[in-house]
Amino acid sequence: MSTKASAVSIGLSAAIVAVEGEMPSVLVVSHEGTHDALPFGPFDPVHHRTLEQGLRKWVGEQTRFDLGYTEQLYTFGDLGRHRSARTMKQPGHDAGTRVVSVGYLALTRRIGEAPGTQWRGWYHYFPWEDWRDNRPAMIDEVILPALQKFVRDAPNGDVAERRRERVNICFGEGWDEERVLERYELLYEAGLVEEYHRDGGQRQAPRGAVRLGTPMVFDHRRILATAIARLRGKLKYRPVVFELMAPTFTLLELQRAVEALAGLRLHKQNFRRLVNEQGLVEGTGKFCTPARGRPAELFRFRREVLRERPAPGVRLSARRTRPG
Amino acid sequence: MSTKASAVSIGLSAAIVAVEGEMPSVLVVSHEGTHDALPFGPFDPVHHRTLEQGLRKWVGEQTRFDLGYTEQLYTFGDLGRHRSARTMKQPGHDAGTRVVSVGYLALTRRIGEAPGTQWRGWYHYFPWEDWRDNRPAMIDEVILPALQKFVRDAPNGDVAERRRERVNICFGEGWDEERVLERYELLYEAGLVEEYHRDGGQRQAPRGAVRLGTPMVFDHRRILATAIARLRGKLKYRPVVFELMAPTFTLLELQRAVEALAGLRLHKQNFRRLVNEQGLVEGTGKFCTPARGRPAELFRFRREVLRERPAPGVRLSARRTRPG
DNA sequence: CGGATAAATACTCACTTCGAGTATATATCT
DNA sequence: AGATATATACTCGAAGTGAGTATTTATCCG
Repeated sequence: MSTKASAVSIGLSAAIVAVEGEMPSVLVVSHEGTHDALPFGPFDPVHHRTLEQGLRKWVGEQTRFDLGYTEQLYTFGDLGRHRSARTMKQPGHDAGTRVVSVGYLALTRRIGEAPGTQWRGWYHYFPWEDWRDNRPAMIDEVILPALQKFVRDAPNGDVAERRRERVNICFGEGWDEERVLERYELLYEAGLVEEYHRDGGQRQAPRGAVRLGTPMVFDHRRILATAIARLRGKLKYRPVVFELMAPTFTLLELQRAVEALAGLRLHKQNFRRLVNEQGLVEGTGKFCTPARGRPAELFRFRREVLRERPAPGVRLSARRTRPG
Repeated sequence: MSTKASAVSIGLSAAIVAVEGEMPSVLVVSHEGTHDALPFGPFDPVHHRTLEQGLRKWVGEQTRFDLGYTEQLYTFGDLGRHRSARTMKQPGHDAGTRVVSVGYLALTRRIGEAPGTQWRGWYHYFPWEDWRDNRPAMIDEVILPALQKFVRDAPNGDVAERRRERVNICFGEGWDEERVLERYELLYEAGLVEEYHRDGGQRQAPRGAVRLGTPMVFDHRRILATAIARLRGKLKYRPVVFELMAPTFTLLELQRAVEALAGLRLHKQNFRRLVNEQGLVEGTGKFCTPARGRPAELFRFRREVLRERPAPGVRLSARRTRPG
């Protein structure tokens, strides 16, 4: 029982999400000569009373952002998944110290960039997650063939069977938009994202290797995958979209935001019915002046619903057919 | 940016849950002269590759348990919520080190006790959470009056209003069985659980103070509250109950297990319909021999549903009226 | 000005799910 | 044999959901 607690340090990272138009974006810190990173920093047990407070402080310093809604996602401590392509100086983290990282999701509607940070559409990192136009072609053209090879390369039939099942759940019949993390982890294990090779100690992925999406530093893409998964789930049972909307908005704007986050197209009429009947919004009597069609009424979020009990979200009734 | 990462250590705790008959239980370690604790230990960055692996190792040593289903719950790092009534020796944690604890939920059907551990019904710690017989009398007799005082004692009207709202959401009209953590936190802040006074540095709660439920060491009751909340939520959309059931069971046994966990009574006929139509179980053709009425068929979990895609759970259609 | 076009908004309809209950079957106990 | 207890089957109405059609109100373009 004499386990001397060796050097551990706690990293706090935040996936700060906003929606601009139809693009869900995440705030990234671009360090010179290395990949994108989420805003992060070490937890300082002397100055921070809680983990979340530590996070807010760090983020405030790095991005001049005041976080609004935040939510803890997950704590990762895997050995070997916290390396960088080049040695990246992480303030307060000595080399050799084991880093355990606590990921957070934050939602904001403020769209400003501090120096050194930038908003980037999250589908850069997960291009296979955007099904708004269509099932992304890369799934059939690149991902499934590569995963089938992954299944074939299994050391034995048992492993192959389990791999086949995972492939089927992640990319097979019936798309579950919430399984973002599961899909990323599968692609990671199959060696289809750059982080896999980097964590394995190679400077560069093998020639001709599939490298899906834009990589990130450390395990930040994993954290982002967790964030997207959580947000897509939460949309349905809590009114969180409104954290991302301007004070007033048209119902189509609201729908576009939900679609952007969920990566799906929704049935317009049913979406309106839902949002109305659940009392999530109320009309302002004002109207927008669109370029083309009939002006849409501007709505606002009914804050009271937060007080009413179960506090529903927007159920996503996806559209299976073409617009009608 | 020269934040020297000071001493942090990571504690891993597990709420290991089983159901015996109609009692949901949690495995606790009883230390002499102090309160119950969840099995826990420090994360050792040298020997543990992942957090979960560290947990399994610790739990194995302390309880001789092989964890099956496990799930990470939350990471708490609040200053001052990691004290004990008496100074409790925590292996590997030097006094003065800041402890960040990562809580886990584990489900098991094995009912054996290692020396120094014991199964204890979780409603000992949360007596207000068991609504199976009735709305617990203590809510109206003790909790609400005390919380109303908490509202009255607010420093100003704004705080009072927010407190009133929380009280209403937690204990007001319409019981949401998932808000276990929210309720515990409210009771904590209102000073109605012993941990509040202990964390405040008092050896003993003031004379005549309300002390609801059985206290636990450190923040373990908070972790347990998180575990119950998560499990109650997950029941509804993932087939997790079956992790707690024997290989075969009657539908009533299954229902009793769900009721025990959810703290609610369910409508029997609808429960059967649901579980059947969702294909969660299949009959074995064998029957049990009850003391009283007609023998019930023994069912088994259809493991295939884990492979079928969305993998549903048991929706809880509560019974609002008396049995019929 | 007047039809094409685009979007907002309203309404319909069949189908499923869900809560609540009645009805019937098969045991044991006395 | 009847009381009692439990299992299991079936019914019915209310609400929710998916998919569409219909109508209204704007602009654009000739």
